[in-house]
Amino acid sequence: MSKGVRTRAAILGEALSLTSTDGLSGLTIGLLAERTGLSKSGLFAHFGSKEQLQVAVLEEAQACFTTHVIRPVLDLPRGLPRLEAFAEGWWTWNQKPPFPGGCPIQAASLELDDRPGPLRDEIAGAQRRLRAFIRQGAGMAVAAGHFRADLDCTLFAFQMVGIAFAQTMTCRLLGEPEGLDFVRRAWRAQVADAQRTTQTKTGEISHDQ
Amino acid sequence: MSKGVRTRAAILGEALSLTSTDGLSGLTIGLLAERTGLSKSGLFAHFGSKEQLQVAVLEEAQACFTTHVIRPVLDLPRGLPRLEAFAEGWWTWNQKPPFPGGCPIQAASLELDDRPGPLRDEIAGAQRRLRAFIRQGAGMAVAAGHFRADLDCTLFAFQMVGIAFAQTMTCRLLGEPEGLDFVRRAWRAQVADAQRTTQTKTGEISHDQ
DNA sequence: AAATTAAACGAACGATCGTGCTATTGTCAA
DNA sequence: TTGACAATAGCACGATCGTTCGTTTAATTT
Repeated sequence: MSKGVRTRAAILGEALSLTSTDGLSGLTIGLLAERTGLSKSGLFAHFGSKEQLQVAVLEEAQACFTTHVIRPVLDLPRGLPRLEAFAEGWWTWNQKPPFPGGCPIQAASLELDDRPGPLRDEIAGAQRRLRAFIRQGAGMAVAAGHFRADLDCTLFAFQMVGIAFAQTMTCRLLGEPEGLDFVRRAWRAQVADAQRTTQTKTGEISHDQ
Repeated sequence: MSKGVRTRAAILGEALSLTSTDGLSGLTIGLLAERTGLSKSGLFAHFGSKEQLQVAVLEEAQACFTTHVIRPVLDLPRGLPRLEAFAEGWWTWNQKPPFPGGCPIQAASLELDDRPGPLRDEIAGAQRRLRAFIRQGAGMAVAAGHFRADLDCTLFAFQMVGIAFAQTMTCRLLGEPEGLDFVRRAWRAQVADAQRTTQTKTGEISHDQ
């Protein structure tokens, strides 16, 4: 590995930490240069513009999430086991991410949702891929008979994303220690609902959706 | 109403718009002065510091939420009717708030969750009050017999907050037109779960939690 | 209408922002 | 070991940041 690639990786690691606490807009070249021990211009040359640096940070965050949360569960059997393991991994990631602050992508999702451009596209792509992963995971659980056949997997992903956001607010902003407990119970309720066969008041089983 | 109060209100209105699109860190005194037609120093004198301006913006946002979403439902009968109306009002608020961007408090909740100080305290207080309102609303629904007696109202509020965040991500960041549909279905599922009496596999009714 | 207080302005401050340049240093292959 | 090239530093730029101060204009009270 050449020198340039190595320092670039070191910069991105520090940038990820900074972004996690101060957000993408708090990520400043001068501060980042100071923390990495580089000169402003020396650091700048690695990325060409601030926006490209920010995009690189978002890509790095995604890669980090993949290795920490996604990859480990791919070895597990499809369906509910994999989905449960992913859920637990995700809650752990939100609870105690590998950087000092919260998940940068989650924060950036609300920070940049009204400012079109490459940054928002990058974040939107990340969130779309994540939701697709959940949706497919739920689909496998349906195929395996773990979930009811008429489950709306897109809605399932929507609800799971909601739990993750609520977790960050409860645990990180409010600092409530029992937050993780709520997360697990909300998740259990969602899984139970996905398993329960749809019933009408008269008791017969229905499969419309 | 004296002149100072009037212009201060005008400033806060414009500041709210600016914050909704660019976030609390994007709210800058120079830009705000330009948009309101005031001089930087003239505007600055109204608040004394940038942080106090930011706090004022957050207070204004809360007041706006109260008049638009909270107050209207207080006339409705307690329990499920009021809760349903609040839900619909909240989804509408998130979908099309009275400013160009998204809800500033929601965005700030993830923007400042790692930076202690008066700003974070203000946001945390707002979120705590909101959750207490939901919790009490659910409690009234339990008291009225609309929800099952063993419902955990704190968990109920947690889940509802999650739906709101997922809405913002889906509708605002991803721009999916069917987002509001998911919101309503997720909410319906949550209400149904709160109404459903807890059952064991053997069919008898249980009330443990 | 005059006196008094409140509100807004204009100019400047040091600091930091992102971004160009031109050197100088360091790294690797021939 | 030297030559080529990548990597970093140094310096400066215009712009903007939050903030202070003295002055001037406007509003309110007497």
